[in-house]
Amino acid sequence: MSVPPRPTDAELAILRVLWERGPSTVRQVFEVLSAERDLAYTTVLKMLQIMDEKGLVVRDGSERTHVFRARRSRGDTQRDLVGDLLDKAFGGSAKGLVLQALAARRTSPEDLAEIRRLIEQAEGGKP
Amino acid sequence: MSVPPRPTDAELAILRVLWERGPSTVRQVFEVLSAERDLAYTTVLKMLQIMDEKGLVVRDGSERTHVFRARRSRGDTQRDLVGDLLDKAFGGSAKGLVLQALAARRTSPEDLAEIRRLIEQAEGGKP
DNA sequence: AGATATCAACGAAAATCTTCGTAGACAATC
DNA sequence: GATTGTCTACGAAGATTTTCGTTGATATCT
Repeated sequence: MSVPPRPTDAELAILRVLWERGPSTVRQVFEVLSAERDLAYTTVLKMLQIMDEKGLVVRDGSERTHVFRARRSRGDTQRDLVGDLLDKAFGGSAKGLVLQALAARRTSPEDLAEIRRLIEQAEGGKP
Repeated sequence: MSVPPRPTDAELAILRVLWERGPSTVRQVFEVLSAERDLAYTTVLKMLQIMDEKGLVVRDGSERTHVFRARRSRGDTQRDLVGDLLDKAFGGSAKGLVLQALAARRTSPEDLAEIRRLIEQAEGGKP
């Protein structure tokens, strides 16, 4: 289980909470998610059990109330997800994906400038 | 059914064939996909029937051998998928997604330059 | 015409994903 | 110590996705 599987949509919602809050209990995750949509405490619990088996989260069971944390960083997971989408829908072309990303959301001039700087840096990086 | 649902992974594989080949029969799609992985003819057929019900493809049944085509363009679908990923894993930040896209695949200098040109064009567009 | 091949339709199995109710362990409170 | 509350574990239902075998219709070949 060196590399865990790609998280599903519901799993991603839980990982989002763990990334933002840091290591959390079932109840803490439940509090955040139940504020957004309607779901039961045991749903989050079961989800975290499954994610533990899959290796998506790490469980600290030293206390009675277990604490879970994301096994992979948000950045690493994002990279996997993008790579997956790149293969499945863009024929591996990062150019196409960037184009559609800019088309999907109106990006602020500040962000555009920052993205441009990133690209320039990648270009001049180490050829 | 103005806007069809987001295609699943298997559906996306079929759409990829339809986008590349243009309108195709079940057998033509099957030929392409069975070269990549092991699957049965009727799997593709059933898939296309479901995708027809979902509105992902359009069926021409005027001949005995039906012809299917993608209902939405590759670009439109790509935009939806990217928008979806943007919301679910990037908090809507196109900047983060672009960064990870470049990290996920080594992008050629030519493509980098082209992406930079696209950004510059978006920046200088209409301020 | 009869045998063979190709096709769409259908049902259903297998796999995966998502959800929650119930039960038992343990802690806190009265 | 009995009641009440919180926790994990478990099982299972419901939904969705993915797969394929079987059937009957239609075309093609000999």
